[in-house]
Amino acid sequence: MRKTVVARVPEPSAAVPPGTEAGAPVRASGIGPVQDDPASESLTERVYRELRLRLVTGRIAPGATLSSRGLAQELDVSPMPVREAVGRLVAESALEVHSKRYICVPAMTRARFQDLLHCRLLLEPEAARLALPFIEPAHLRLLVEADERLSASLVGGDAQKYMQSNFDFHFLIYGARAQLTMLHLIETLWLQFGPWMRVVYGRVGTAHLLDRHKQALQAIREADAEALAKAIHDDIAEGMGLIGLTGLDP
Amino acid sequence: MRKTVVARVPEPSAAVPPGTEAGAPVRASGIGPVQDDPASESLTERVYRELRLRLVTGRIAPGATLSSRGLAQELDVSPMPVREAVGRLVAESALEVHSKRYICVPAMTRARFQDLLHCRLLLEPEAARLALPFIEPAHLRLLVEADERLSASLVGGDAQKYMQSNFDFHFLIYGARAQLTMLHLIETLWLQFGPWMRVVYGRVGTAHLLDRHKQALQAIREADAEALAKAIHDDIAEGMGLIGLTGLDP
DNA sequence: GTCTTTCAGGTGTGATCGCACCATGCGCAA
DNA sequence: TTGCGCATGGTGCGATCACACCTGAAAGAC
Repeated sequence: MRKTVVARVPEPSAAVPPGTEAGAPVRASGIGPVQDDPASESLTERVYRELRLRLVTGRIAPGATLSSRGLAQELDVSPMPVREAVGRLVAESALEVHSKRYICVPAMTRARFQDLLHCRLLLEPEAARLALPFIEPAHLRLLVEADERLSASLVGGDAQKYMQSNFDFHFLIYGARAQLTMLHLIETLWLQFGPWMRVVYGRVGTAHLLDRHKQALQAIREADAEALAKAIHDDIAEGMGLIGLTGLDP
Repeated sequence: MRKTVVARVPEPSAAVPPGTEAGAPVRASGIGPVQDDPASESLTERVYRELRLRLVTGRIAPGATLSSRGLAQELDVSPMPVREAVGRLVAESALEVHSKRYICVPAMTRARFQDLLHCRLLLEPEAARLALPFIEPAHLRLLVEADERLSASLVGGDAQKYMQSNFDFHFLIYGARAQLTMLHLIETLWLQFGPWMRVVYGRVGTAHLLDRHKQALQAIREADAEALAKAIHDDIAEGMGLIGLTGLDP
């Protein structure tokens, strides 16, 4: 998911207003949207962020088919915000609408996968390299915590928590330096391979990824940009390699 | 005002029963790229592409404010497809909605500009390098034509044609190899700096960009990947430098 | 004349309705 | 029992209406 649009609205992350959320399901009775809480983001935005989260954490399986009305009911909004949110994700190649019939995750071809991998290897090590000087002790602490959550999720068998922790780990690094454009590009990539990343979890070799994270942490402590870039590079290459092993479509 | 279903089903005049129709387009089983018949793209798609074109060719000025209803009237569609298209562009950071009041091009800060430039320099030379082996004589011919159109537009004083030709030139190179993901990322970047690129036109130094294009063409003829990457790199750096010279917001 | 107030118009957002399309399945006929 | 045809339900897309909000300028008060 998107990391707090720093330069825009100072509005708090809105990550956890479940209380108000439950109280204000505008799901009105015929009459207007009411929308009395001006601080709240738009419904479209909320749905958009929720779907992004689900994609990045692999909660939307590649084969599954979605529908705007179905999602609307599930998220307790009208189909309208869902339609808009889905449209945005379609523009980002994160979803696809097939012949105006159903919504699903785009197929993964070998060529597309290589393309995706190439882009990641181009952007992410560089993003990490650039961000390194901006990683402060507080940041490092968060990184270690994310890494611990990741280890725990491997032991505990919580796939979704694993995905979330992995996402947190990477974007805590990249996001240390406020380079929104590059961050956004990388997020777009994660949106696309996220659903497929799920198969990595629990696979032989997943443990290796932990080593890469350890190497990254060590590189950060030593302020060694090259070592950090290499650790990220290897983490990506190995992780994506685990996906690539499973037979792709074509 | 507009009269309804224009773009929809022109007519089934050919009287082709659905059964025989299935003969031509092999309805791919299950999921696949498929690329539904381009004949009847949705209105949203049409508006989306039109707005993208306008952004990339600098036809939407940084300062200008847009409105859904205004665009709808201008493009002769209802506000609905415009709203969706704008939403997609907002997701790509190509447009912005200010406090639910008006739509405009996002402000360009120095940091954002540097970020954008950095991403371009990371992706585009590499995209060109990768595409080089796939550039065939027919492609090269198109490239030369685009370059000639670009020169002509400088003489003729047609800013929009200049922008379009420049876009064509770059994406003819990158697109020689079908790497859709990387292409999409680069397009996202162009969408963001496009409106600001306009100020480059006619500026002192614009002629230098022509030299870079000539160098690129020569590199392609000689199949020199490094030289091509360097030409693209320099072209970007100089072109963006021309933008950077003009006082940015902060 | 200047300042305050109000109101009208316009905006993005959300809800609801209608349409063309397609897949599935029930019912009728062979 | 087996096969075909039509009806029904569900889909995405587009249009239209309703609402909260904000801005601009005109109208009023001093």
